[in-house]
Amino acid sequence: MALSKFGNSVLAALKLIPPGKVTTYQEIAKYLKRPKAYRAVGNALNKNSYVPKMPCHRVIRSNGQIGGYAFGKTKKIKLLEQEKINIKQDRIINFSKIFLKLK
DNA sequence: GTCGTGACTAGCC
DNA sequence: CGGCTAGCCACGA
Repeated sequence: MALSKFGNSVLAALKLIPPGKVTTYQEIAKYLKRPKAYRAVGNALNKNSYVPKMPCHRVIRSNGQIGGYAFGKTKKIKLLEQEKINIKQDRIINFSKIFLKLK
């Protein structure tokens, strides 16, 4: 399925995130030269939520919360914990430590 | 071309 | 700390 140019860029940013690290919608938006398009970023991911080819579960909110996930935030939390990321009540514990700053 | 929607964010109370 | 509001962007109908 073909993605929009914007969506493709979002996936590209996603691939830059190594295991055990996470980033925020805002960082991706900035990386795409559109710091205020964080909404569009989430929108793009939601519409392309298929398969682990894109680690969308490594993208969280700027306040450290999980945010959402097409397969359910519970699933997202499980995947994150699998990456050694500690989560408590939909919130990342060591958020600042695993946060990956793009560009 | 316009409207509604959403995995968001920052500000204010 | 928690809840509400307004602003922002891309996409589909």
